[in-house]
Amino acid sequence: MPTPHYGQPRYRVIADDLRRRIENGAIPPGALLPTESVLTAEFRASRGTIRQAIAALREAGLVVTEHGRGTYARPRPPGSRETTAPLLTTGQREVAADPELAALFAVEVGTALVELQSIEQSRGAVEAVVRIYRLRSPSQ
Amino acid sequence: MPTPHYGQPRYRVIADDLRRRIENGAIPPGALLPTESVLTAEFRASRGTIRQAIAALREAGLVVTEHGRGTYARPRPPGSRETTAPLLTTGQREVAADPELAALFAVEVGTALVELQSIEQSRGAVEAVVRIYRLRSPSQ
DNA sequence: AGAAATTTGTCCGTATGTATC
DNA sequence: AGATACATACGGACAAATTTC
Repeated sequence: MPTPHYGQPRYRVIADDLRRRIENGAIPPGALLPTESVLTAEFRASRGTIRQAIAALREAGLVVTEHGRGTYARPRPPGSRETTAPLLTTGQREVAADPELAALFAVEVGTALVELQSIEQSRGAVEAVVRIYRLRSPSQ
Repeated sequence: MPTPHYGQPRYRVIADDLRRRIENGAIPPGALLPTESVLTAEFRASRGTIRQAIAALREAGLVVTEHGRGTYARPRPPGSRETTAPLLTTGQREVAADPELAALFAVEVGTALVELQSIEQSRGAVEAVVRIYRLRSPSQ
């Protein structure tokens, strides 16, 4: 189903959607917008179209994009050290078992465990961080 | 040589090639794939095309990529949780935010967080330990 | 401990071919 | 035919995480 642009052009519909999110706080000031590739998936639009939408927002002064970094919702003056909560789900890593984990898994303290971390978000804020620990693959 | 994609797109040809290497063991499980720059040289394709190929493998669950590290051949299906075993809540307590949690919640290191811990059991053995962290009071 | 090199992540700009309205 | 959108591909640049020296 490509290219039904009866009323408005696609890029304008997308730009309006994003503008709404910024104005109602779904994307708080200073926060990073989803990346172009994420928006591409979400809107099922090509990168060129996404870029056209973001360019419209930029021209309207609603966002600022930094080369190599991303696009921010109406940036704030310098001095606000607000760490942009990493959109990166740190995924999986190895950690050493603390005493409690070691007891639960019945292994020695320091044994390598796999930690999977995920983040529960709501309205751009991190609501909860979930960490799941497992023994390393028994099948290898 | 820009953009002759008559038959298959290049990124898919490259993805298929890499998938074959993984499936026939040329790239064993857990091993690092060649770096993007190496693949760029090998396939004489641009980095974007290489990344597109790797993204296809990632979406297929064949590889996992870590920032600054590299791309691994299926080290462990990360997102797939069978969730057959029920979780037993084993406790709730307050902990101080470590640097990573502090960054995620946008609070200072040491801020009190609530930690809920539960375990997933199967035939008496602990399969996984789940720790959920939340802010003690609503931040707004 | 700190600097440099590696490697992936993201963005920019551009170009070409294809398909649809 | 023209405008819009999509898919693919290239090259260059800065950012950030990791590793190495």
